[in-house]
Amino acid sequence: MPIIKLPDGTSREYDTTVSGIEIAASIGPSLAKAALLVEVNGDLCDLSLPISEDAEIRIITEKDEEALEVIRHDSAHILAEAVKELWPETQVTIGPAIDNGFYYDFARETPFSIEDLELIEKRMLDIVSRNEKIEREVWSRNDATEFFSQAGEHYKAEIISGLPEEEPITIYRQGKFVDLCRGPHLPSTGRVGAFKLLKVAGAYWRGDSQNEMLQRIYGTAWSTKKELDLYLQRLEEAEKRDHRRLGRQMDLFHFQEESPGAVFWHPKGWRLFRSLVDYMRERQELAGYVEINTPEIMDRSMWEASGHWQTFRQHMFTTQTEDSRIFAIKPMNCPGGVQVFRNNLRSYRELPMRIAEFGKVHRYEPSGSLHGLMRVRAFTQDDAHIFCTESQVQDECCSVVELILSIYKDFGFADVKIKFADRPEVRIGSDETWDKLESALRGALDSMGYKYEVNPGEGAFYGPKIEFVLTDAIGREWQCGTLQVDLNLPERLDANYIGIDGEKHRPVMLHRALFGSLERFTGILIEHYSGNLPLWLSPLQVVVASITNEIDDYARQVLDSLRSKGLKAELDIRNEKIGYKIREHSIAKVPIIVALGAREVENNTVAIRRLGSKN
RNA sequence: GCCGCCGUAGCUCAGGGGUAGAGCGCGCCCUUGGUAAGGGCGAGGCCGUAAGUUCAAUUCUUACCGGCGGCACCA
Repeated sequence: MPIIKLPDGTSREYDTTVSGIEIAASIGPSLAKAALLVEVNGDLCDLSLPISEDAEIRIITEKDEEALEVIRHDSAHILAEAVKELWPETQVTIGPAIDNGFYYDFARETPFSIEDLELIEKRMLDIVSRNEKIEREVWSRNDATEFFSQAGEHYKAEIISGLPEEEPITIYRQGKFVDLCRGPHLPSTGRVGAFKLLKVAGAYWRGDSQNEMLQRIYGTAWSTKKELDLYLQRLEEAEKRDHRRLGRQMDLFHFQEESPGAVFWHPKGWRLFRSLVDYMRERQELAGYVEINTPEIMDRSMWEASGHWQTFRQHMFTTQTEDSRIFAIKPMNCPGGVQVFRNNLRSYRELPMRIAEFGKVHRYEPSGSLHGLMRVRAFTQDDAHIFCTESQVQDECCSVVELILSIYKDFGFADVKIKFADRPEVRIGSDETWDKLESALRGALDSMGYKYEVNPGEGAFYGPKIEFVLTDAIGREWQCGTLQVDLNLPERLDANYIGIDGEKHRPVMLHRALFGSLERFTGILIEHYSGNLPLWLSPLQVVVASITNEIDDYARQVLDSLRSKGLKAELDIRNEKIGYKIREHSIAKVPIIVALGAREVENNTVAIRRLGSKN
């Protein structure tokens, strides 16, 4: 006799075991019609699941957020069913819901083509209109293994063997399609909303590059067609703010195949880049940093001493001279920084010593990972190494965190996630030292009252780290800043200072970068602002555009006066109509256009037009 | 690095076994026009690179290079 409590606080008693759909029906026919799932004591379940004991339930309809994930998951199942109908020899593997949609990974010899996608999508619509019942069954482990092995679904069989003993093996059946799945699912295939298949891609089985590659099909799914269309529209918008496209339109930079992953900065792009450096230089000086510069190329022995040769070799560019000496082009700035520190005998009085370097590093990144400015092989870090005593670690970390957050705010990033990564399994240093460093790092965050996520075991082998992830205007996350505590390098490269006791001591070394890579940060800024950079960052702030050539001299005067005020201004006295000039400079995202005609000359004024305005 | 797709003018792209086309941009001329494209004429291409098939390859095949979308990597 279950007593069912509903969200509005009322309870209903049922004579026998009752299912979600029956409860919904007993409340009202329209609810029964709209019901997709039921939440029982906080767990999302199938509507058909029998409830035999007292429970708090909630009927989930298309309006509830929870429904969307299930709609996406069901879309994945329908995708798999369609593929199995079209190509029965294809093996199914896994197919989860993801942000905005779903995917399903298939094992088959020939990859899917774009044309296949259309075919599959048609078949999926077919399955939806068949409105097949989706039924849950619990099987024994043996039966399930047997069934999937017999069916040639070896991946499914492998998944079952990996499930914990106590976990029930649930099977979902829709039409002739039978899939191993935890669920829950909608009552039938007709209940999914609007979906669209988007792309095919390769993906490794279980996400491991050692494993075979599967064929993944991505799709997006929504409760309604309207939401789907909105999403597709959003994708188009996102494409418009792609920094690679805007980089061309704004004439900021280009790439070419002789140097994959390396930027050719154009004058305006380089001006933007320099603005970032100038800004950072100013902030760092105020924060008590000194700036150095160290060689791009150093002898192999340096990298052997630092440990990079052993652990980072595959990412390093090297060069060999006529006399057969091997040099490496630096992939990191830290060994150079340590050399500057240890070039003098240091006193504890000099600590903390904050040494910054805008160092250009080269890393041989995998070809498939290159992506515009976001992932390059040659980039400039706003790097710094802080040498300090163990007791200074926490204060120094606090200052770095404060500096980072304050700087991000200046660039319009208020939403910053902080992640804390502690000791990994493979590490150096004693547990006592790790305790000290971790508590110093966490203490810094705690003392400042910042919330942070913990990534257990994700720290560097030489010390714990903090990562700063910022969210851009369209909600994407970017890891930029990082703060790492290091005991390894000072040891390996023999950095030390003389303590108050007159003895040599090992300093702690903090590695930190705020923008991370200046190239990447530039890319993020371009996309965040959709190219409409704030005035202070804009590499070209004002264009002085003449309406007729008769006033060219006046335009020159205005230009000179703007430039003398420190504004980045250019002149456009080409023989073109003003509308044409406005259009061209608007596409190039120039924030201010000053239009000059006879009227302005007469009154000794200017007509100002802000980017995007009507007039 | 792995899977798939792509590589034709500065850009965006069409074409297709008989050595190439559009729009924009660029140059010259006309036009001096008041807030997102005024008009005319013209110049621009070893069809990514190399091999193979063929009487003939930009077109078909293969390899390589590069790009794009994912995966893996990075952080």
